[in-house]
Amino acid sequence: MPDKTYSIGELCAEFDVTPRALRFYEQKELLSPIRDGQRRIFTHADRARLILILRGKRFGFSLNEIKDLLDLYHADDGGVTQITATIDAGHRHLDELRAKRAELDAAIVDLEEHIAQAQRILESRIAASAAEAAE
Amino acid sequence: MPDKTYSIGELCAEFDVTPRALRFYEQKELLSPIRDGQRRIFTHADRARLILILRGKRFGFSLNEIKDLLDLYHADDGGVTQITATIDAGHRHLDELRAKRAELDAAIVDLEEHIAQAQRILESRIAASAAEAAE
DNA sequence: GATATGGCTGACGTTAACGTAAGCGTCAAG
DNA sequence: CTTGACGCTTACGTTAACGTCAGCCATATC
Repeated sequence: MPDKTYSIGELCAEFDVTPRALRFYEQKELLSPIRDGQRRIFTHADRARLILILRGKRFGFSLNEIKDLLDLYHADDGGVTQITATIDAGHRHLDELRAKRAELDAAIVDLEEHIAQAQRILESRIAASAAEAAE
Repeated sequence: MPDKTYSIGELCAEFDVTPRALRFYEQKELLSPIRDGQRRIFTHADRARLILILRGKRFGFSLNEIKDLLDLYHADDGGVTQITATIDAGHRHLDELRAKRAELDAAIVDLEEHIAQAQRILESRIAASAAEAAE
């Protein structure tokens, strides 16, 4: 079933978000589910966009920034200049992500070193306690 | 000069933040500069903490979360149980950072693929235009 | 001694990203 | 047929993270 659709409740359960959040994303034009009367029907494409939205949020992007990024993910139609611009924007965002990864790596190394040092301090403390107990 | 200090203005200029932000961080106990009368004097330690704060922000952590992390970076005193707890918390945060890196890698691959596909589409468009012009 | 520079303390304003509550429709189950 | 479960809209409330403004030192400079 390649054309499965989702109710708002299904998506909420799957990704642990509230209906309010999804409606909010729609209002901000990050999602555009079709309608069955009043009810929202989310397609596969909507689901994919939601995944990107949540991923973006986890990396500290604002919804406005994410909106721009989303356009970058579906603007494969349009003319040559349009596509070229999309590719350029894609490269810029890619650079940003790579820079973020570099900084993340640095943060991880930092923390590892700090833990290692705390470990050493801990061991010397334990040794001191043992010596004291041996008196 | 290992004991250089900084005025609020200096730190603001260096890290492109406003005085208001630094005072806000102090109020939330993320920074604790000493005083010269009314004026704040930031030490090297404060500067280091600020770097961690800004780094945390770039990765989408809230100031409250960052506050906990900061404690993790200076709690090398205290008793054995205290240090052990700090090390545990450090490992938990480390896991979190590593998971974030994995997701970031995935996001980068995703985007690379998308750009590559857009590139292919672009080339086929260009080929089509060339064929049209050759009629 | 006026003024410019840099910093200070309240205190109210603002923006983003939802939360929450009120009131209503609808369809299936009891 | 009414009672849930699910969804809808409208609209006001809330929290985080500052922005902005008013009014007030202190010091250095003209």
